Amino acid sequence: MSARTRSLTHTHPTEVSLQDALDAVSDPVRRTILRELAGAPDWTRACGTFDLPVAKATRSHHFTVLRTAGLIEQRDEGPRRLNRLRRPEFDRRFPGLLDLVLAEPATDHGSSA
Amino acid sequence: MSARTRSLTHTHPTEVSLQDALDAVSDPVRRTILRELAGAPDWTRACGTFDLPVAKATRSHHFTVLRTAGLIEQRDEGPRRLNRLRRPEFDRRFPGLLDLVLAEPATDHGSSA
DNA sequence: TACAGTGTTCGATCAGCATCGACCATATCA
DNA sequence: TGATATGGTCGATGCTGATCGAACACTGTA
Repeated sequence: MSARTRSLTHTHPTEVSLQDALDAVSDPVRRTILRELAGAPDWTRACGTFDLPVAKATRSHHFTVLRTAGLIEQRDEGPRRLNRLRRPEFDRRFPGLLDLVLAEPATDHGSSA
Repeated sequence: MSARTRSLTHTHPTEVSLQDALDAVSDPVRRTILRELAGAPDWTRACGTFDLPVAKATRSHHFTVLRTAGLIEQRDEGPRRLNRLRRPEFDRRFPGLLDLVLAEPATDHGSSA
């Protein structure tokens, strides 16, 4: 474990309040992250590989929120930070919530015109 | 139907976006309204009968948000505005979401010093 | 008509959060 | 060591939404 990974503070879904879960999931950018993450195998997506309409600092902020809300797990692999969706744990804590998010049609951050 | 009821703009859950649903449900005061409403028969609770830690104007605002988000239905009965939780319709549109809200332990607006 | 009860509307305030640029830290490689 | 890439941290900003008091509107009743 690297020095950076060591400082990562994770929260298990069982310790997350409904308020925090809803707050985390209420942001459209964060829902986009969750959907992209659900479409790839665990530990295959680094933070920078997501198609998001926000700056780097904002992106970093959103990942912190998701991690604190028990929605994702993060691990450092070299200079990159890999992610994993905590699907089963979160589903046990808040049944149906993640399903609603993942069922939502993806928002288009239009590259055309 | 009274003049006041006539001006009530309702939204059916099928026309509500996930964003609007989550925004509506993210507020603790609104979740308290939903829980109290679930514990009583339809059309038996007027807006003023809810135990909420906010002023009258704020209360009115929250009911409007809930109505617009397809979570409640309202009807005027004399000077009072009665409410009904749109449980089955909303459940069909967002399965599990309302269950999470109603399962949440009630918050205590403490009357005991 | 007058009054009381219920609820809305208006205008203002305040706090929290998303957002950003700039800078810093770490890891990898030449 | 230097260069590059990834990502976090800091401080500031702007916007949205919750909140409130005051005034207004409607209903029912005396």
